[in-house]
Amino acid sequence: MAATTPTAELSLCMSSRISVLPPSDYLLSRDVCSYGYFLLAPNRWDVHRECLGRAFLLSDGPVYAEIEQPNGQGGALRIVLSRALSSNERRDFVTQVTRMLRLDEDSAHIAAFHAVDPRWQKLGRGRLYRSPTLFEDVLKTVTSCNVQWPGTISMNRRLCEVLGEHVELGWDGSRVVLGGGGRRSRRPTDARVRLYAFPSPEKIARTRPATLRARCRTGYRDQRIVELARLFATSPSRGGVDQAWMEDPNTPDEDLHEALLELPGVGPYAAANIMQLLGRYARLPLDTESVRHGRSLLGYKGTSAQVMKKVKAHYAPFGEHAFRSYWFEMWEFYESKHGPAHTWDRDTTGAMFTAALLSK
DNA sequence: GGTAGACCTGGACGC
DNA sequence: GCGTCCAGGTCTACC
Repeated sequence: MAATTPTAELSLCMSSRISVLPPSDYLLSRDVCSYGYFLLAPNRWDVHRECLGRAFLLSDGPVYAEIEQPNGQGGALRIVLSRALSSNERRDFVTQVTRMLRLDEDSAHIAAFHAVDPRWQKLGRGRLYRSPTLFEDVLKTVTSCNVQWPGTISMNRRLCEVLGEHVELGWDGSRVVLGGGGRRSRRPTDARVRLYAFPSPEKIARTRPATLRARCRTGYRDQRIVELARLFATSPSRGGVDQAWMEDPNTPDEDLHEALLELPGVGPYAAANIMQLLGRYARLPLDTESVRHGRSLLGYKGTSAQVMKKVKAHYAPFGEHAFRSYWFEMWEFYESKHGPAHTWDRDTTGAMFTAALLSK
């Protein structure tokens, strides 16, 4: 299990700039572009600058942030914000960034994975990108069920645009213009761009399912998404989701798995995926991609159910690290098809992941 | 406990 | 341009 105490050191350079020192083995382009959620709204990976931009929801409203690792080979992360933060907001922001980038997963934990599966040591693979909040991770997982990847992209974009709060900033034609000590445009224009945050549980809880269906194209998931949001917007003492308990490394895997299966829209696949997003890597979220991988790369034959069983058995020897061994094999396959993940553009390469294309 | 069918959307395909 | 088919995981009813 990963430690939950953030190890990133924080220092403030200016009101709208933050410098974060990640673990020594952290590489932004590799560790952000390690899981498909980096391609989903509100995330914006800039392939040219190798920079992650997105809006975060904080107590005084949304803030847009761009995260870079200036020398590209490790070292401190430089974060430029669209506005100054209060001290409370700053704490919340660093907590969200730490979760999103898994900065609390220290080098020793990555080394333990490499000891079990040395194939990934040379590349340093170990961390998997996730969302700033558990709620966003759960919704991203639910919107990835029973739909192909372009549908997941569309649902997340619409959820942000229809229900997310936004920041309006300058746009110089190719990138966001951040003021207040940030980078300035060389071609000042009046162009503006709206950058949306992922909607809060409270906002979705107040939304009619019909609105989700009609405007966010969530289909039959509408009611389940609203119910999920209500559970996340309600305190544990009143029957809501106990997020602290779910994030606690001391919570037994079995108890957590059972609790996740109780959530609307969460079945065996989604529960296992949320488990890995919570840093529990023993279970595999088995889906049609697992079957494709089992057949095409591992050479298994039989029905889908039979292949899934074989895939599960194949990775069982990796024990509590099974998911990462499985996932990095899949990721390597995707990169063999489309090039390094840090070169995938959200709207072009990143939208191409469909079972039909991958099986070719 | 296992299985079948409904649930929606969007892309692919044929006409 | 239109209609049809198909892929995708969860949920419910049924055996």
